[in-house]
Amino acid sequence: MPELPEVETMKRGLAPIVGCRIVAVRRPRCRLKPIAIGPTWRTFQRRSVNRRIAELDRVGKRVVVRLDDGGLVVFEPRMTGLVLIGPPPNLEHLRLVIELAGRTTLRVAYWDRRGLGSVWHYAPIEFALRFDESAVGPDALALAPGGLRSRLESSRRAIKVALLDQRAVAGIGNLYASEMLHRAHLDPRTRCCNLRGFEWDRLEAVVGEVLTEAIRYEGSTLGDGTYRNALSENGSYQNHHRVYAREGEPCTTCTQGVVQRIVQAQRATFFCPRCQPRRRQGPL
DNA sequence: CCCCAGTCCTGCGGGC
DNA sequence: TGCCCGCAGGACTGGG
Repeated sequence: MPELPEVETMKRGLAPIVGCRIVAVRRPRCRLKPIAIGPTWRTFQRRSVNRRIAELDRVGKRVVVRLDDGGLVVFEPRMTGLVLIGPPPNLEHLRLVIELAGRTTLRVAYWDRRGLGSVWHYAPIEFALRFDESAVGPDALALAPGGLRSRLESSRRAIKVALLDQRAVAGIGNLYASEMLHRAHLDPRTRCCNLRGFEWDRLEAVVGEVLTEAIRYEGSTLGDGTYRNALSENGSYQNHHRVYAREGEPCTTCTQGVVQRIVQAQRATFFCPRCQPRRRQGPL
């Protein structure tokens, strides 16, 4: 499930494609339902071919490829998408191939087992409208002090649910939300409006810590083995998870608590009741 | 505006 | 052995 650290790792691994020219784009034959490529396949083709890759970027959980004419190709991997210059896990789920010419011959492959992801070309104005600040909040790696608090403190939602809102802060997904709240010693069910100032400070500090550490380990490759970097190599941050997918295991931090699994907004949340005690509600 | 439930998609694992 | 069903959770939509 690519979140910010996984998408950032993908993007960094794609660095060799900068400066290359796109000579062809093709969709391999696939018996599966085709993924969304837009605005239409023909438009995508027409706008991409013969363009040179100028720069790589990331918007939240999306990889952005800036072309030399200002156009932007956006890869949105959702649950199981991979942007690769290495070999894909199989050919069955290979959805798009971008052939390149440059110093060396390269190709970018978009592979997606479940096919929830998409690849889209935007003209500059389309991109600006689609990803303006009302749609995508500040990047979770570049949060200003107080940035999280100012955007969420009036909300009545549980903090775990709010952290997944990409309009509030971009890049955090289900896995890292649980890990962050564990490190910040906050019960995931606490309403945002009940968090105190020092708790916001603690949370904002661990957001950067967890993401930076996860990037250092090249992201998390879970049991299903889906996530891989651009060269098709596994990440290793899963070996450093403290609560995610560890239901029933003793907490690695306090060794006394047992990791619990609950469901919030139809998504699994993991936490240690001892490290993240439920606080008395109400005004002080 | 705020927030929740439903939707998409495929592969896997549990139950019978 | 084979089938069915639930689950995984990105982003989006519709509705209360």
